[in-house]
Amino acid sequence: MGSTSTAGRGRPARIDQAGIVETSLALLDDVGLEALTMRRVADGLDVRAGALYRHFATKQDLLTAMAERMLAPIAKPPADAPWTEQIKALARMMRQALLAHRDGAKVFGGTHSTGPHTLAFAESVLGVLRTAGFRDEDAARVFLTVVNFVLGHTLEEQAAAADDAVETEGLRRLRDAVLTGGHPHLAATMRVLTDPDFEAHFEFGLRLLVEGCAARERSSGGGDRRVGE
Amino acid sequence: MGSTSTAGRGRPARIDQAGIVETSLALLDDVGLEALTMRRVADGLDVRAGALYRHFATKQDLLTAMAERMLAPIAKPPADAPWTEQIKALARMMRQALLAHRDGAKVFGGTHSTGPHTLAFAESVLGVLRTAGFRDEDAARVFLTVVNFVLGHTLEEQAAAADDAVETEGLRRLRDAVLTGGHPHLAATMRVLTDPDFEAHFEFGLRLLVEGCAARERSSGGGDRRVGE
DNA sequence: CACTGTAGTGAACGACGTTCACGTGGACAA
DNA sequence: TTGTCCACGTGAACGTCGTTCACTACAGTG
Repeated sequence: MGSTSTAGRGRPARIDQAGIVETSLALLDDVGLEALTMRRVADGLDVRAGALYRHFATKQDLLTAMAERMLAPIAKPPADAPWTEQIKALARMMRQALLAHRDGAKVFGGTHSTGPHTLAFAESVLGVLRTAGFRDEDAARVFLTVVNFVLGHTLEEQAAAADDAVETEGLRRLRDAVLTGGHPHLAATMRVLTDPDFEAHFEFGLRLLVEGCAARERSSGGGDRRVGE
Repeated sequence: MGSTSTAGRGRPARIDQAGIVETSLALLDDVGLEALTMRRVADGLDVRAGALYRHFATKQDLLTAMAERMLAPIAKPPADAPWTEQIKALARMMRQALLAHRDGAKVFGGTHSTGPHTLAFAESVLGVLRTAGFRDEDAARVFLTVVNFVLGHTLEEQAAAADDAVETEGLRRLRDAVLTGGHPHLAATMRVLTDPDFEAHFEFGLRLLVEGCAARERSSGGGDRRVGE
């Protein structure tokens, strides 16, 4: 699988895993996930497609490496801020990391990365929560919930961005259905639902989650719970 | 595109959209999304692949119809329950609808359905929130957050189910990384993170979200806010 | 200089989504 | 009953995909 060149024995490699991942991410931004093909990646490296399989056993493995690489820019949260702000900061950085590449959320969601950046991110989130006084069980579940929310949100955000002109058709069908049929609640909220200010949506959901945590922290305090702020 | 047979003119159709969707969903349960091919769907209908394109312009359209069909079993929430329980009930029904078919979340997440079942579900959620006294803007955003959470959660739940034996590899890498490296918080929470009781994770996240809503409702009450319970 | 052994090539395999000229056969008009 | 119409389904093809493999190229070692 990996070309763990223990020595300089044999023909030297013209490409390596890191370079392939970098080229793939650049190509992803250009053409999108659907058009990200092994042959095109190889073209970007002046190599034939078969050569890639010396470094990644499968396209899925390459995508996993790309997902892992995408989380690299995520930093540690500001240690002097209250835990609620640290969690928010981590969630925002994850969203930005996925947003930084076209179809980034789809790539990340389609893989199960266990690379160092992914682990470091999980470690950060769990550290903030456990330091704030959450029980191990609650910390783990808050972490899962936050990740699921960020992924789900960014998935939809990038899907909306990919539609663009095609979106007109889907939106008209929606407007028609709303105007003609008996969907009063949909009609009343349509303006917000189709609002392209995804950052506002994200911040709202994030506040919801964190305030839910805070409420939980307040109410079920008893055992080894301690308020972190 | 759609076979809007205005009259019985011409050769009668052996297959229709509804039948194709039903066969596709049954096949999806058998072979999974990756192996759900137009030729296989056609086989299940005793027809050649090209015939499907008389009823769906593209495979993507078929997947959208499948996603829409999956939401059909979602009922109205119990009207006599408090709004928090109604929201939870709707979220649980959406999860169950996606869980009812193999890769259901992936199918739903890969489409932008605007069919009647999808609209009815949105109308239900928004109705509960607006009746509970939420402003239109907040109702819309809570709706989006809940849907994103349910989708993200079920995506991961079904991905974990699809791994099965392959999961051993990914899990060992994770255990190794945790045991050898300096990831104390990951190590402490690993048992919960890898717990296959996804219903517990789901209920936890759901409670977080709804309690976050309740907190929001309580704190910023002033304008046209009214407690629904 | 010959040997070793990995990296990359080129061609192929089977399967995919999609298209299209062409048969086919019920439903309508006569 | 007969004839015409026309939507439906067929069969074959196109281009592309991920992946495999026998083979060649070639830098370092002895």
